[in-house]
Amino acid sequence: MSHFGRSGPPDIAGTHSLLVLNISFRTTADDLMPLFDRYGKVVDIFIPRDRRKGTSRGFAFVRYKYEDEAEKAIKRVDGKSLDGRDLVVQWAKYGRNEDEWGGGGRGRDRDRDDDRGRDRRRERDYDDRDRRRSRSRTPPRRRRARSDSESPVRRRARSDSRSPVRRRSPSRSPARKRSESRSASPAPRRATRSPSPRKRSLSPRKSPPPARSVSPKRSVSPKKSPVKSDED
DNA sequence: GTTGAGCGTT
Repeated sequence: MSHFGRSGPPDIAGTHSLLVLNISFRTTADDLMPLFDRYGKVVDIFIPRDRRKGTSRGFAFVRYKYEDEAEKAIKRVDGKSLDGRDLVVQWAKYGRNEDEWGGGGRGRDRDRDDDRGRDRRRERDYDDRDRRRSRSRTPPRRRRARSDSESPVRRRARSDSRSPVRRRSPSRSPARKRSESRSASPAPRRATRSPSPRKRSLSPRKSPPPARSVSPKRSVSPKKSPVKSDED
């Protein structure tokens, strides 16, 4: 039967796994069972799903008891239309149990030369499979390292020429000692215990664009003195 | 609620 992540593989002794690709996202093992079961004895069908949401990834693993049957299913089911998509059946490459693959499941007709490096795929994190789409293909996608050429990097070489007020560094303010003094940390002596180790809601930087300057162009107003010429 | 080349679970 099919186990939906409830328990591990029932029996994988001398079983052959087939990879079914191009299946609908809603296709379940139950839908593939009758399809593969009619061509041979299916030991189990497993469909990897996302642990975050639980959605199917779009491919399933069909484990057959005999290789000849599995091979037959490959030629039979492979190319069949299901849910509007053509199923692609092929021999599974990286079995979760490579030990079993050492002597069984080697009846590849077309993929006989698959010794590129399955041993390297041993360690994989869930984070990596998330890039299946991100890293799917990047043919015309190249790094934008050429931007610097057109990048309008305005280097102010005249720091002493013009007034230093023109500094465009809002990130860091020169005169902020007052804040530092007041913002003196209470006591970083948290040796054994942390007051809020799991509290991450507070933003470390709560400094939105504070309206400190009224005129980013010039700090000094040209006309500071009130009108006094009219009055005399 | 999306997606579409690929490779799997207690």
